Amino acid sequence: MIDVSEDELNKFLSGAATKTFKRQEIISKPDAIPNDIFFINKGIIRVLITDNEGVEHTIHFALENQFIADYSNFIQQHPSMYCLQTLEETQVVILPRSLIEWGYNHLREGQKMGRLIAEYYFIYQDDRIKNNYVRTPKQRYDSITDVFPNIHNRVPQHMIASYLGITPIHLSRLKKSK
Amino acid sequence: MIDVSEDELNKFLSGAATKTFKRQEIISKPDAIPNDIFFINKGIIRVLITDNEGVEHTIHFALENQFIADYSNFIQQHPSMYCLQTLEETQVVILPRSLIEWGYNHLREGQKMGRLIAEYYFIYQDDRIKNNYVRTPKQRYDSITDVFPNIHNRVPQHMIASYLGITPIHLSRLKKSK
DNA sequence: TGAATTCATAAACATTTGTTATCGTTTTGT
DNA sequence: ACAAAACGATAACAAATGTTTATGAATTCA
Repeated sequence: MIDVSEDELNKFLSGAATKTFKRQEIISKPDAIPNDIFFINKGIIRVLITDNEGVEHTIHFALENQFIADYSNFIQQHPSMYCLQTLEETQVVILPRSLIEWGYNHLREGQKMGRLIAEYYFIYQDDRIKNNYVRTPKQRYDSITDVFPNIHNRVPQHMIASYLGITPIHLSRLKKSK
Repeated sequence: MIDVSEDELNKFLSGAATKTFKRQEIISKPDAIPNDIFFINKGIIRVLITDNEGVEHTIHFALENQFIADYSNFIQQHPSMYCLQTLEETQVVILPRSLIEWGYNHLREGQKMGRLIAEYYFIYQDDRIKNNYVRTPKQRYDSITDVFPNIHNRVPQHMIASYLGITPIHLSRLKKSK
Protein backbone atom coordinates (compact mmCIF):
# COMPACT_ATOMS: atom_id res chain seq x y z
CA MET A 1 0.00 0.00 0.00
CA ILE A 2 2.90 2.34 0.49
CA ASP A 3 6.29 2.60 -1.11
CA VAL A 4 8.87 1.44 1.44
CA SER A 5 12.42 0.15 0.90
CA GLU A 6 13.93 -3.00 2.39
CA ASP A 7 16.21 -0.78 4.41
CA GLU A 8 13.42 1.32 5.85
CA LEU A 9 11.39 -1.73 6.75
CA ASN A 10 14.24 -3.45 8.56
CA LYS A 11 15.06 -0.31 10.48
CA PHE A 12 11.41 -0.05 11.50
CA LEU A 13 11.04 -3.67 12.54
CA SER A 14 14.23 -3.62 14.59
CA GLY A 15 12.36 -1.38 17.04
CA ALA A 16 9.75 -4.04 17.77
CA ALA A 17 9.96 -6.79 20.39
CA THR A 18 8.16 -10.12 20.55
CA LYS A 19 6.42 -11.37 23.66
CA THR A 20 4.39 -14.43 24.56
CA PHE A 21 1.48 -14.45 26.99
CA LYS A 22 -0.22 -17.40 28.58
CA ARG A 23 -3.91 -18.14 28.22
CA GLN A 24 -6.19 -15.77 30.14
CA GLU A 25 -3.60 -13.09 30.76
CA ILE A 26 -4.39 -9.39 30.86
CA ILE A 27 -2.09 -7.56 28.49
CA SER A 28 -3.60 -4.09 28.89
CA LYS A 29 -5.65 -2.69 31.74
CA PRO A 30 -8.27 0.05 32.00
CA ASP A 31 -6.99 3.40 33.33
CA ALA A 32 -3.55 2.90 31.83
CA ILE A 33 -2.55 5.10 28.89
CA PRO A 34 -2.01 2.78 25.91
CA ASN A 35 1.53 3.21 24.65
CA ASP A 36 1.80 0.11 22.51
CA ILE A 37 0.17 -1.38 19.48
CA PHE A 38 0.21 -5.17 19.32
CA PHE A 39 0.46 -7.36 16.27
CA ILE A 40 -0.71 -10.92 16.85
CA ASN A 41 1.54 -13.66 15.49
CA LYS A 42 -0.43 -16.44 17.13
CA GLY A 43 -3.36 -16.60 19.50
CA ILE A 44 -6.45 -14.50 20.13
CA ILE A 45 -7.17 -11.40 22.17
CA ARG A 46 -10.50 -10.20 23.54
CA VAL A 47 -11.24 -6.52 24.11
CA LEU A 48 -13.63 -5.79 26.98
CA ILE A 49 -15.23 -2.82 28.60
CA THR A 50 -16.88 -2.85 32.02
CA ASP A 51 -19.97 -0.70 32.53
CA ASN A 52 -21.09 1.17 35.65
CA GLU A 53 -22.94 -1.86 36.96
CA GLY A 54 -19.78 -3.93 36.66
CA VAL A 55 -20.98 -5.91 33.66
CA GLU A 56 -18.32 -6.84 31.13
CA HIS A 57 -19.01 -6.26 27.45
CA THR A 58 -16.96 -7.90 24.72
CA ILE A 59 -16.14 -5.19 22.20
CA HIS A 60 -13.88 -7.10 19.85
CA PHE A 61 -11.87 -10.22 19.10
CA ALA A 62 -8.43 -9.85 17.53
CA LEU A 63 -6.98 -12.78 15.64
CA GLU A 64 -3.70 -13.85 14.04
CA ASN A 65 -2.04 -11.32 11.73
CA GLN A 66 -4.12 -8.47 13.05
CA PHE A 67 -3.19 -5.35 14.98
CA ILE A 68 -4.88 -4.61 18.27
CA ALA A 69 -4.81 -1.67 20.68
CA ASP A 70 -7.08 0.90 22.23
CA TYR A 71 -6.24 2.96 19.19
CA SER A 72 -8.44 5.92 20.23
CA ASN A 73 -6.68 6.38 23.50
CA PHE A 74 -3.33 5.50 22.01
CA ILE A 75 -3.84 8.47 19.67
CA GLN A 76 -5.18 10.77 22.36
CA GLN A 77 -2.81 9.56 25.06
CA HIS A 78 -5.77 9.26 27.39
CA PRO A 79 -6.41 6.49 29.92
CA SER A 80 -8.03 3.46 28.33
CA MET A 81 -11.43 2.09 29.23
CA TYR A 82 -10.64 -1.20 27.59
CA CYS A 83 -9.14 -4.37 28.91
CA LEU A 84 -7.17 -6.62 26.56
CA GLN A 85 -7.14 -10.27 27.50
CA THR A 86 -5.66 -13.30 25.79
CA LEU A 87 -8.02 -16.25 25.32
CA GLU A 88 -5.27 -18.65 24.30
CA GLU A 89 -1.50 -18.64 24.59
CA THR A 90 -0.70 -15.66 22.41
CA GLN A 91 2.45 -14.29 20.81
CA VAL A 92 2.51 -10.62 19.93
CA VAL A 93 4.90 -8.14 18.37
CA ILE A 94 4.93 -4.94 20.40
CA LEU A 95 5.11 -1.64 18.53
CA PRO A 96 5.73 1.13 21.04
CA ARG A 97 4.55 4.69 20.48
CA SER A 98 8.11 5.88 19.85
CA LEU A 99 8.40 3.44 16.98
CA ILE A 100 5.08 4.42 15.43
CA GLU A 101 6.01 8.08 15.61
CA TRP A 102 9.43 7.36 14.18
CA GLY A 103 7.64 5.68 11.30
CA TYR A 104 5.41 8.70 10.66
CA ASN A 105 8.35 11.05 10.60
CA HIS A 106 11.14 9.04 9.04
CA LEU A 107 9.64 6.55 6.62
CA ARG A 108 9.33 8.22 3.25
CA GLU A 109 5.59 7.57 3.15
CA GLY A 110 5.10 7.33 6.89
CA GLN A 111 2.32 9.87 7.12
CA LYS A 112 0.51 8.26 4.22
CA MET A 113 0.83 4.89 5.94
CA GLY A 114 -0.73 6.44 9.05
CA ARG A 115 -3.56 7.86 7.00
CA LEU A 116 -4.30 4.56 5.26
CA ILE A 117 -4.30 2.67 8.56
CA ALA A 118 -6.66 5.12 10.23
CA GLU A 119 -8.89 5.06 7.15
CA TYR A 120 -8.91 1.26 7.15
CA TYR A 121 -10.13 1.05 10.73
CA PHE A 122 -12.59 3.86 10.14
CA ILE A 123 -14.16 1.79 7.39
CA TYR A 124 -14.35 -1.24 9.67
CA GLN A 125 -16.14 0.79 12.36
CA ASP A 126 -18.49 2.42 9.91
CA ASP A 127 -19.54 -1.00 8.71
CA ARG A 128 -20.11 -2.08 12.27
CA ILE A 129 -22.25 0.92 13.17
CA LYS A 130 -24.23 0.50 9.96
CA ASN A 131 -24.88 -3.17 10.68
CA ASN A 132 -26.10 -2.37 14.16
CA TYR A 133 -28.88 -0.32 12.61
CA VAL A 134 -29.94 -2.53 9.75
CA ARG A 135 -29.34 -6.08 10.98
CA THR A 136 -30.73 -8.06 13.90
CA PRO A 137 -28.50 -9.85 16.43
CA LYS A 138 -29.54 -13.14 14.80
CA GLN A 139 -28.41 -11.94 11.39
CA ARG A 140 -25.14 -10.73 12.84
CA TYR A 141 -24.65 -14.04 14.61
CA ASP A 142 -25.25 -15.97 11.40
CA SER A 143 -22.53 -14.07 9.59
CA ILE A 144 -20.08 -13.65 12.45
CA THR A 145 -17.53 -15.94 10.81
CA ASP A 146 -17.23 -13.39 8.00
CA VAL A 147 -15.54 -11.11 10.52
CA PHE A 148 -14.04 -13.73 12.87
CA PRO A 149 -13.30 -16.95 10.98
CA ASN A 150 -13.38 -20.13 13.09
CA ILE A 151 -14.55 -18.11 16.10
CA HIS A 152 -16.94 -20.84 17.23
CA ASN A 153 -14.06 -23.23 17.88
CA ARG A 154 -12.00 -20.72 19.82
CA VAL A 155 -14.37 -18.62 21.90
CA PRO A 156 -17.18 -19.62 24.28
CA GLN A 157 -20.66 -18.71 23.16
CA HIS A 158 -21.38 -16.37 26.01
CA MET A 159 -18.57 -14.10 24.80
CA ILE A 160 -20.07 -14.08 21.34
CA ALA A 161 -23.44 -13.20 22.87
CA SER A 162 -21.75 -10.38 24.77
CA TYR A 163 -20.18 -9.14 21.54
CA LEU A 164 -23.61 -9.19 19.90
CA GLY A 165 -25.07 -7.22 22.80
CA ILE A 166 -27.45 -9.95 24.00
CA THR A 167 -27.55 -12.46 26.85
CA PRO A 168 -26.18 -15.99 26.36
CA ILE A 169 -29.65 -17.38 27.13
CA HIS A 170 -31.11 -15.30 24.37
CA LEU A 171 -28.45 -16.37 21.90
CA SER A 172 -29.21 -19.97 22.77
CA ARG A 173 -32.86 -19.32 21.96
CA LEU A 174 -32.07 -17.54 18.69
CA LYS A 175 -29.97 -20.47 17.52
CA LYS A 176 -32.82 -22.90 18.18
CA SER A 177 -35.44 -20.73 16.50
CA LYS A 178 -33.51 -21.26 13.22
CA MET B 1 -3.11 21.04 13.72
CA ILE B 2 -0.90 21.10 10.68
CA ASP B 3 1.58 23.61 9.36
CA VAL B 4 0.06 25.26 6.30
CA SER B 5 0.91 28.58 4.66
CA GLU B 6 -1.54 31.31 3.65
CA ASP B 7 -0.66 30.57 0.07
CA GLU B 8 -1.29 26.86 0.32
CA LEU B 9 -4.59 27.41 2.06
CA ASN B 10 -5.85 29.88 -0.54
CA LYS B 11 -4.86 27.60 -3.35
CA PHE B 12 -6.70 24.75 -1.66
CA LEU B 13 -9.87 26.71 -0.95
CA SER B 14 -10.03 28.08 -4.50
CA GLY B 15 -10.93 24.55 -5.57
CA ALA B 16 -14.09 24.53 -3.46
CA ALA B 17 -17.55 25.75 -4.50
CA THR B 18 -20.44 26.88 -2.34
CA LYS B 19 -23.98 25.65 -2.85
CA THR B 20 -27.29 26.22 -1.10
CA PHE B 21 -30.00 23.60 -0.75
CA LYS B 22 -33.60 24.06 0.27
CA ARG B 23 -35.17 22.34 3.23
CA GLN B 24 -35.80 18.60 2.73
CA GLU B 25 -33.54 18.21 -0.27
CA ILE B 26 -31.54 15.07 -0.99
CA ILE B 27 -27.91 16.00 -1.54
CA SER B 28 -26.51 12.49 -1.89
CA LYS B 29 -28.31 9.29 -2.85
CA PRO B 30 -27.67 5.62 -2.15
CA ASP B 31 -25.95 3.67 -4.95
CA ALA B 32 -24.00 6.70 -6.10
CA ILE B 33 -20.24 6.72 -5.51
CA PRO B 34 -19.53 9.63 -3.15
CA ASN B 35 -17.11 12.01 -4.84
CA ASP B 36 -17.55 15.03 -2.58
CA ILE B 37 -17.06 15.97 1.01
CA PHE B 38 -19.36 18.70 2.29
CA PHE B 39 -18.61 21.36 4.84
CA ILE B 40 -21.73 22.91 6.37
CA ASN B 41 -21.72 26.69 6.64
CA LYS B 42 -25.33 26.85 7.77
CA GLY B 43 -28.12 24.33 8.20
CA ILE B 44 -28.33 20.69 9.18
CA ILE B 45 -27.98 17.41 7.31
CA ARG B 46 -29.35 14.00 8.26
CA VAL B 47 -27.65 10.77 7.21
CA LEU B 48 -30.00 7.82 6.67
CA ILE B 49 -29.78 4.22 5.71
CA THR B 50 -32.71 2.09 4.54
CA ASP B 51 -32.80 -1.57 5.60
CA ASN B 52 -34.12 -4.58 3.67
CA GLU B 53 -37.62 -4.05 5.01
CA GLY B 54 -37.59 -0.47 3.75
CA VAL B 55 -37.28 1.08 7.19
CA GLU B 56 -35.18 4.25 7.38
CA HIS B 57 -32.58 4.54 10.14
CA THR B 58 -31.05 7.87 11.08
CA ILE B 59 -27.31 7.29 11.38
CA HIS B 60 -26.12 10.83 12.03
CA PHE B 61 -26.88 14.54 12.16
CA ALA B 62 -24.32 16.98 10.78
CA LEU B 63 -24.39 20.58 12.00
CA GLU B 64 -22.79 23.92 11.19
CA ASN B 65 -19.01 23.94 10.81
CA GLN B 66 -18.83 20.20 10.44
CA PHE B 67 -17.80 18.01 7.52
CA ILE B 68 -20.15 15.36 6.23
CA ALA B 69 -19.88 12.60 3.64
CA ASP B 70 -20.10 8.86 3.32
CA TYR B 71 -16.42 8.90 4.15
CA SER B 72 -16.05 5.10 3.99
CA ASN B 73 -17.31 4.86 0.47
CA PHE B 74 -15.63 8.10 -0.51
CA ILE B 75 -12.35 6.44 0.45
CA GLN B 76 -13.17 3.11 -1.17
CA GLN B 77 -14.90 4.64 -4.17
CA HIS B 78 -17.75 2.21 -3.66
CA PRO B 79 -21.47 2.95 -4.04
CA SER B 80 -22.93 4.53 -0.94
CA MET B 81 -25.67 3.01 1.18
CA TYR B 82 -26.38 6.34 2.81
CA CYS B 83 -28.76 9.12 1.92
CA LEU B 84 -27.89 12.70 2.87
CA GLN B 85 -30.87 14.97 3.37
CA THR B 86 -31.11 18.58 4.49
CA LEU B 87 -33.52 19.25 7.34
CA GLU B 88 -33.36 23.04 6.95
CA GLU B 89 -32.17 25.37 4.21
CA THR B 90 -28.50 24.47 4.17
CA GLN B 91 -25.39 26.04 2.68
CA VAL B 92 -22.42 23.79 2.05
CA VAL B 93 -18.91 24.08 0.70
CA ILE B 94 -18.22 21.24 -1.70
CA LEU B 95 -14.78 19.62 -1.61
CA PRO B 96 -14.46 17.28 -4.60
CA ARG B 97 -12.23 14.23 -4.54
CA SER B 98 -9.76 15.86 -6.90
CA LEU B 99 -9.27 18.68 -4.40
CA ILE B 100 -8.80 16.33 -1.44
CA GLU B 101 -6.24 14.32 -3.35
CA TRP B 102 -4.50 17.46 -4.47
CA GLY B 103 -4.27 18.40 -0.80
CA TYR B 104 -2.75 15.06 0.17
CA ASN B 105 -0.11 15.32 -2.52
CA HIS B 106 0.68 19.02 -2.72
CA LEU B 107 0.16 20.56 0.70
CA ARG B 108 3.40 20.27 2.62
CA GLU B 109 1.66 18.37 5.41
CA GLY B 110 -1.18 17.01 3.32
CA GLN B 111 -0.74 13.38 4.28
CA LYS B 112 -0.48 14.27 7.91
CA MET B 113 -3.69 16.29 7.59
CA GLY B 114 -5.36 13.24 6.09
CA ARG B 115 -4.11 11.06 8.91
CA LEU B 116 -5.32 13.42 11.61
CA ILE B 117 -8.75 13.72 10.01
CA ALA B 118 -9.17 9.96 9.72
CA GLU B 119 -7.95 9.53 13.30
CA TYR B 120 -10.40 12.17 14.52
CA TYR B 121 -13.39 10.41 13.01
CA PHE B 122 -12.11 7.04 14.16
CA ILE B 123 -12.15 8.36 17.72
CA TYR B 124 -15.69 9.63 17.28
CA GLN B 125 -16.86 6.24 16.06
CA ASP B 126 -15.04 4.34 18.76
CA ASP B 127 -16.82 6.43 21.35
CA ARG B 128 -20.10 5.69 19.69
CA ILE B 129 -19.57 1.94 19.58
CA LYS B 130 -18.41 1.97 23.21
CA ASN B 131 -21.50 3.90 24.32
CA ASN B 132 -23.77 1.46 22.55
CA TYR B 133 -22.44 -1.27 24.81
CA VAL B 134 -22.32 0.48 28.14
CA ARG B 135 -25.21 2.96 28.05
CA THR B 136 -28.96 2.53 27.64
CA PRO B 137 -30.97 4.42 25.01
CA LYS B 138 -32.37 6.56 27.83
CA GLN B 139 -28.89 7.52 28.99
CA ARG B 140 -27.86 8.31 25.45
CA TYR B 141 -31.00 10.38 24.98
CA ASP B 142 -30.30 12.36 28.13
CA SER B 143 -26.85 13.36 26.91
CA ILE B 144 -27.60 13.73 23.22
CA THR B 145 -27.04 17.48 23.34
CA ASP B 146 -23.39 16.79 24.20
CA VAL B 147 -23.00 15.51 20.66
CA PHE B 148 -25.72 17.54 18.93
CA PRO B 149 -26.24 20.87 20.71
CA ASN B 150 -29.72 22.34 20.35
CA ILE B 151 -30.88 19.25 18.48
CA HIS B 152 -34.28 19.28 20.20
CA ASN B 153 -35.17 22.60 18.58
CA ARG B 154 -34.13 21.55 15.11
CA VAL B 155 -35.07 17.91 14.64
CA PRO B 156 -38.34 16.07 15.25
CA GLN B 157 -38.29 13.56 18.06
CA HIS B 158 -38.98 10.54 15.90
CA MET B 159 -35.68 11.15 14.09
CA ILE B 160 -33.87 11.25 17.41
CA ALA B 161 -35.59 7.99 18.35
CA SER B 162 -34.45 6.52 15.06
CA TYR B 163 -30.88 7.66 15.77
CA LEU B 164 -31.08 6.00 19.19
CA GLY B 165 -32.34 2.79 17.60
CA ILE B 166 -35.77 2.79 19.26
CA THR B 167 -39.33 3.58 18.21
CA PRO B 168 -40.74 7.08 18.75
CA ILE B 169 -43.43 5.59 21.00
CA HIS B 170 -40.80 4.04 23.17
CA LEU B 171 -38.83 7.28 23.38
CA SER B 172 -41.99 9.05 24.46
CA ARG B 173 -42.39 6.48 27.26
CA LEU B 174 -38.77 6.78 28.32
CA LYS B 175 -39.08 10.54 28.64
CA LYS B 176 -42.13 10.20 30.85
CA SER B 177 -40.57 7.53 33.05
CA LYS B 178 -38.00 10.16 34.08
C1' DT C 1 -55.12 32.47 6.82
C1' DG C 2 -56.93 27.91 6.32
C1' DA C 3 -56.54 23.05 5.10
C1' DA C 4 -53.59 19.27 5.03
C1' DT C 5 -49.91 17.07 6.94
C1' DT C 6 -46.79 15.95 10.45
C1' DC C 7 -46.01 15.23 15.06
C1' DA C 8 -46.07 13.71 20.09
C1' DT C 9 -48.62 11.21 23.37
C1' DA C 10 -51.49 7.66 25.07
C1' DA C 11 -53.66 3.12 25.84
C1' DA C 12 -54.12 -1.81 24.89
C1' DC C 13 -52.08 -5.55 23.39
C1' DA C 14 -48.33 -8.67 21.29
C1' DT C 15 -43.67 -9.86 20.95
C1' DT C 16 -39.07 -9.81 22.22
C1' DT C 17 -35.63 -9.99 25.51
C1' DG C 18 -33.81 -10.39 30.21
C1' DT C 19 -33.71 -12.91 34.89
C1' DT C 20 -33.37 -16.65 37.83
C1' DA C 21 -32.83 -21.29 38.72
C1' DT C 22 -31.72 -26.03 37.36
C1' DC C 23 -29.30 -29.78 35.07
C1' DG C 24 -26.07 -32.50 32.61
C1' DT C 25 -21.87 -32.00 29.96
C1' DT C 26 -17.40 -30.31 28.98
C1' DT C 27 -13.28 -28.19 30.17
C1' DT C 28 -9.73 -26.85 33.25
C1' DG C 29 -6.13 -27.10 36.51
C1' DT C 30 -3.81 -29.72 39.90
C1' DA D 1 -7.16 -39.05 36.79
C1' DC D 2 -10.01 -36.40 39.55
C1' DA D 3 -12.46 -32.57 41.55
C1' DA D 4 -13.85 -28.02 40.68
C1' DA D 5 -15.25 -24.74 37.64
C1' DA D 6 -17.12 -23.21 33.37
C1' DC D 7 -20.32 -23.99 29.84
C1' DG D 8 -24.68 -24.45 27.10
C1' DA D 9 -29.40 -25.57 27.12
C1' DT D 10 -34.00 -25.22 29.06
C1' DA D 11 -38.16 -23.72 31.53
C1' DA D 12 -40.94 -20.34 33.99
C1' DC D 13 -41.54 -15.93 34.85
C1' DA D 14 -40.73 -10.72 34.67
C1' DA D 15 -39.54 -6.63 32.32
C1' DA D 16 -38.66 -4.08 28.26
C1' DT D 17 -39.83 -2.86 23.74
C1' DG D 18 -42.61 -2.96 19.48
C1' DT D 19 -47.36 -2.58 17.07
C1' DT D 20 -51.64 -0.71 16.18
C1' DT D 21 -54.89 2.69 16.64
C1' DA D 22 -56.69 6.99 18.20
C1' DT D 23 -56.52 11.92 19.40
C1' DG D 24 -55.31 16.63 19.77
C1' DA D 25 -51.65 19.97 19.00
C1' DA D 26 -48.20 21.93 16.12
C1' DT D 27 -46.27 22.76 11.69
C1' DT D 28 -46.17 23.38 6.87
C1' DC D 29 -47.45 25.01 2.57
C1' DA D 30 -50.37 26.94 -0.84
